Amino acid sequence: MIKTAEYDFKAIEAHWQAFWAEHKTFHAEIDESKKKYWILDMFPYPSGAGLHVGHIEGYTATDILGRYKKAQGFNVLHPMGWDAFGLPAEQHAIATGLHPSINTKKNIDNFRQQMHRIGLGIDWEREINTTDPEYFRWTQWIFLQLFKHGLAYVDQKPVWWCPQLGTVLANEEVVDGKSERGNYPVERKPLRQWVLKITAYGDKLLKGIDSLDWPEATKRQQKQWIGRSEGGLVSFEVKPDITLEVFTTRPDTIFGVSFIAIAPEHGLIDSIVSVEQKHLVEDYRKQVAAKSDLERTDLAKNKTGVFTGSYAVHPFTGERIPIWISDYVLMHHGTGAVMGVPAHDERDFEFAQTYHLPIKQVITLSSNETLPAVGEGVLVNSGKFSGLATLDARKAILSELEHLKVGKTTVQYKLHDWLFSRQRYWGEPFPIVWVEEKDYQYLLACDHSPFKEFLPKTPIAYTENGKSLFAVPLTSKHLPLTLPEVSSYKPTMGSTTPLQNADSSWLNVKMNCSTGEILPADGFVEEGWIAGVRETNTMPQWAGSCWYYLRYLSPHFSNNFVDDKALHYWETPDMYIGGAEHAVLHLLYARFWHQFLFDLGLLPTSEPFKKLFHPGIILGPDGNKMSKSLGNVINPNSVIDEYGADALRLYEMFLGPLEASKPWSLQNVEGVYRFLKKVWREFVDLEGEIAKKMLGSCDSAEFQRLLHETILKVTEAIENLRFNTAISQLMICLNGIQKEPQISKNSAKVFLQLLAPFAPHIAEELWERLGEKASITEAAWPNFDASKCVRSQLKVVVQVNGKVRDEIYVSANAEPSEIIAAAKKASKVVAYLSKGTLVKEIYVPKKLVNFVVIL
RNA sequence: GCUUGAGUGGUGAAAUUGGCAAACACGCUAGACUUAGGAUCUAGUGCCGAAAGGUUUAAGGGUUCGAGUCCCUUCUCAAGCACCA
Repeated sequence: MIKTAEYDFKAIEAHWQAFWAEHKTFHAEIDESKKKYWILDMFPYPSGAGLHVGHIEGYTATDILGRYKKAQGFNVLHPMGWDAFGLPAEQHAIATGLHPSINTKKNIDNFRQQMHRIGLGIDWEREINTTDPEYFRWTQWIFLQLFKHGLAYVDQKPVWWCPQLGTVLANEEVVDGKSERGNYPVERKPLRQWVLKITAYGDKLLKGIDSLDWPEATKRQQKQWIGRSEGGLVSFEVKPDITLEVFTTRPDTIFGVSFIAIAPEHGLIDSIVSVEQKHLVEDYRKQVAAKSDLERTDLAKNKTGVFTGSYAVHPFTGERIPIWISDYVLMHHGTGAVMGVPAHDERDFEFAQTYHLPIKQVITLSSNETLPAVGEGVLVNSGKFSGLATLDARKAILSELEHLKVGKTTVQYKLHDWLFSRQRYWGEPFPIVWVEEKDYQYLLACDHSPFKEFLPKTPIAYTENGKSLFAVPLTSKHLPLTLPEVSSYKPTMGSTTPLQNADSSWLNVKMNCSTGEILPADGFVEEGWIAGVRETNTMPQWAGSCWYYLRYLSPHFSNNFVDDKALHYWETPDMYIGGAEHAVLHLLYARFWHQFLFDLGLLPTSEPFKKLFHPGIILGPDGNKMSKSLGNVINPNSVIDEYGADALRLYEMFLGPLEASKPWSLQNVEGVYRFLKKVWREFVDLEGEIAKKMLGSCDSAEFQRLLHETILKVTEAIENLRFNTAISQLMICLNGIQKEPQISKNSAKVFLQLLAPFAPHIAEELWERLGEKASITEAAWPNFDASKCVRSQLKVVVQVNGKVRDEIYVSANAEPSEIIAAAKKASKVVAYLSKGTLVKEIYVPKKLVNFVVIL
């Protein structure tokens, strides 16, 4: 207790924050006697800027929910951790030469301290950190499981390379073909990359979405991202030994094909282009290659293309169909070739118009429709398929094509495999060593080698300078594979990853196939040992966040990534709150890993996040997104200093609906601060003692009704995450308290309990001053008693022709006929009734009477 | 361009299944208490009108006894997707 008559929020808040920490108030253990409630926040990246107002919005929301559920008797788990790998720490390291872990630790300490200062009820015993080797050993372990099961492979993929900066950049760091930092040109450079086969889970990821209690927009976004489309592959013969395969979702339009278009990168171009067209084709391909992705995908531009000089044969009509090259066809979708049906596809239509290609209508048009007609209809000019409805025709034509062995029903996904490696220092090292083929063969021949623990059925290999290298996975005993010290965190011009700057004793190793021992290579490899080079890419930041929620369940468990006992009790989060910007990144990746671990039998559920909620973005006071360049970033620390943490929490929750994006406006902090001061004044007298007013033995009936209405409304509002309306109801209740000469101590307690999730510090303080020994967090949530809310007198509104004209007060148990009779006598209504003819009476129980009168 | 949301006072916003629009706050106006007020309290505050009253949820239309809420058209804003064959 703080001995003061003033609302000294600084002293009060510091006191109760220390109390909660000391008593481990929010520490959760498995307790089979209680129902569990696991609340998950998207854990933050601990940036140097510290906690921003958006973090506080989400974390306050989960804190309110957690404190409320605890009062409801749930065993609440509300953990927190740090998604601490990432680029800013690395850039800081490059600039200062200090190891990124130093700055990371500093930032984490700051974040933790700030969370402490806003009074979050977090179980700090379970804090995790993705950069902690004891954490990322399991990230590496899960990667090895993926590797073992054939879901991790290597591929040559183009990445953004900036010669001036000497580094590879992420897509987000490239703006209009220039580096975001320094504005230097960047180029596409193919590099060997690790890729996770997320497409193998395309169907499962898609199907699982329907079972999720997520915002519809987010579900839609994931579905769209996965982009499943059913259709068929159709082979067109070009030459006796060459066929061109196209993918189409509209096989029913096949009689309308008037050209075939293939992507400029298509592999068959060289073998089909005619001698006369060769020059034009080459020029076109060069032109396209020089275009940026932005220019190529600009929808506003006209379609361009060039004829190859070759023709394909229509599988049904035998017609010769010209083959064109055009950059509106994308190599990475389907087969990189499409059948052009101008009459029934907008893009093909545009292309055909530009190059004067025939437009053959093969589907009837609905009235007032013009070409291109992309809707459904009935087939015409389609040989024996004419007369079929398009939906039926799709099946019929595909099965005929299959019968002719020139087609196949198939499913395409927009989803691509996940590029999983980064040319960075500050990430999880891959637990992989590359060896030559003969050494790999040697390992395979070695019985019971520990290195076979994660060895895949099909070897993962790539070829460099004519030499094939094979991936050998480390064993679980070698984990964690920690980051080596490097002389520089910056990649040199010659190499592409900072880890290539590591000492040779880390980079070059020899492995004992039978014992599993790994030592620095010394140039001399004895019998039983094989030599190799470590993988020098690191994993992307998403890796650690793919499974972090599971680690909270048993953060110090060393035998497995999660303790089955804890998993059995806590299962998956009951509520996940975090930003919508992760709709298709983190939320998709994490589902992939979770489903994979589920398929291995390691998890009891197939989906990680049953219920998801996105808080809206808090904008700057000018209505723009907060950003350094606009200078509209709000520092929450100054608000805490001036008004206190309770005021900041209330303010952010009172700002508007949680899911809405809303501008910050400091003026309104005054409103909630006044509310808190008013609470204080009602409870504490001028001498600093508890106000006599709050210690009565009974309440007025009117106040009892208000109090129970408040219990109901606050409870429902919290359940529905509508904290702004909960707070307004608390304000109404306080205004009611203010008008009462005295209220019962019990009611005073109830009010504090309802306030406690929102403004926990002041609630604890006043609770203690009321004479309570235990923390308010131990008190059971107040019960709503509907009988306290019944009124003996009801107000009924009287309308004439839908307009309110009067109101009457009637006994709560009056009959409808009595009420209607009373309504007819209402002074303002009489005039209308006498002027016209009453044709209808409507009575809405306990609410209103409406008379329909013809005047 | 497509998809999905959303548009309510000077401001942030409330409003069960269609049933008193603007709760709760901010701001503003007047008053009280004060040496003082950026403290506190009281009253008022959508718009027009002196009042009676009329009128009001982006605009227009419709359904209904009754529409912020349902349907149609248009406009504006936001988010996502963006040649995915």
